[in-house]
Amino acid sequence: MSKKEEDVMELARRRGFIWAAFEIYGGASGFFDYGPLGTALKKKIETLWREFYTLGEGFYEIETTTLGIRPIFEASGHLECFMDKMVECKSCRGLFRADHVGERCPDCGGELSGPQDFNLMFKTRIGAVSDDKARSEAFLRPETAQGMFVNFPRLLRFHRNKLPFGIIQVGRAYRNEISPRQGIIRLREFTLAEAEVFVLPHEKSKHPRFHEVESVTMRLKPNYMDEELETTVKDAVERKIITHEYLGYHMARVQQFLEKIGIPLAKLRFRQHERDEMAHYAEDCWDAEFLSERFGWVEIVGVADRGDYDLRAHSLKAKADMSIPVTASKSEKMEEESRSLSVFPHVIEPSYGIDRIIYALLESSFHKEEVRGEVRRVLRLKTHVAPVEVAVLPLLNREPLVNKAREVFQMLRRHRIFAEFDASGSIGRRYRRQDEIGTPFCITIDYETLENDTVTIRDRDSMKQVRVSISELPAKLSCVCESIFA
RNA sequence: GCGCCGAUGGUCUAGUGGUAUGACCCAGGCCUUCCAAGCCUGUGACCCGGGUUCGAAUCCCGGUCGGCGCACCA
Repeated sequence: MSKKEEDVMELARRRGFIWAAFEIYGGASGFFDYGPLGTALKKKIETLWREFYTLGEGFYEIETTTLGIRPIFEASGHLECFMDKMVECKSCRGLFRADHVGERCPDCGGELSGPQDFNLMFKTRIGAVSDDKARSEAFLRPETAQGMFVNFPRLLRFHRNKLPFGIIQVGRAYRNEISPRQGIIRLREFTLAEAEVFVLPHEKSKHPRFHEVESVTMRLKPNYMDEELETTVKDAVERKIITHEYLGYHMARVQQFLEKIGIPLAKLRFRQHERDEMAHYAEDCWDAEFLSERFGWVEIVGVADRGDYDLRAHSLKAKADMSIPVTASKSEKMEEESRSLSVFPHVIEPSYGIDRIIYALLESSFHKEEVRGEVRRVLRLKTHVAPVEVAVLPLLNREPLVNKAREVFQMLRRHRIFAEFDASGSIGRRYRRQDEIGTPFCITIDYETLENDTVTIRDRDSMKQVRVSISELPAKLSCVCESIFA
């Protein structure tokens, strides 16, 4: 294991970001809890994400059940896809899909075991049922998306039958991974933040705000090339590397969001799925991948063109037609007798793995450096995601400094700035404590404060200090709670 | 899921068939006019279950968790 990954996960555990779940009972693989600082970090990321899509894109957020009834997943393909029988080779332990192999192991020719179910969805039952009626079967959702698809008729009416529109959802999803590893990279319970953009198929080629992102430069790895290329979204769409403006637009927005919360662009690329790698519902898919020092390239966001797969499937299964009548417009030369056609909207889906993004932020913001012969660990988190926004510190643990510091501390919290107060030990020790959890600013109350009501603000990254008057503090510190969607 | 290896305070560790070492952290106190200084005091651990044994944290078996390899990851 690389030293840095050990260090960053040790820090995350010790300082209350991420803890193994059920630890006192020995834990369970693939489950993690967020501690006080991890929860604060996660909430900030989620809030910024919501703002990015609601204020930024005009999408509404909904909240649907985490448990889904059987027909949903029959229609979505998740049941069929994961009810596949798997067989195992008795000699080399290879695992294969039963429908892909014959009698013998394709690797070593060994004998294969009988078929077993390997369903990645957690199954449960609704109500007090004594039999195995399929009607009562329910599954924890493997993605939040289905809740947005099955509500499509309501959502369409809510939007007064106008397309396109986007819907977002943030919530837990569940996959019963066979063998989760790599800490919070592969979890059995995790948080997804997903946007489903419903758009008529013939409108995908033009996005009304494409010009806003057209000059965004991205690092792309198309599935038909062995090399990566770096180019603008506009160029990529024109050259058909990215198939249409809608996909390109949302890929660019994904990159902008990740950059704004602190993912270094140098460690980010978009990789197009191979044809045989694509999910069963996807027509096309580009993963935003983060280059982890520990795990290599890790998918943190998937941007998929799901086509009309889901709405078509639910329409058939539920016998609820979700196609849209499209009347022939003057601009589109349609044959006279073609009265009105009916089409299913297509879905463009940016799907963010919040836990992986948190890992990426921790790993990439973690720095270990030497200051005066001592090790300084510092999380260079962006100010607007730092769990503790400001620390208020009396220079010495002595009156009247402590009292004055408490006043400043209370004043900042009244201004909605989340501050921590710390008077223990030496001032240097307290600065280091805050560095380690990424607190961007430390306010120090010293003897000069008592004379003229000024304090020093210490910058985490440069360790430099400036003196400002107490009355200016809220304005000077407002960057810790500013929005980023604009 | 399979194979190999591992598991000692919050963290990192020493160690032995007779209940455990040190450091750091943390808490309280003293000191301290800006970057983990110093001094005093204190809290705190042998992953879980079974077996062998007078006695198991140590040996054996099983489990859990973790690392690595294989497989899996819609």
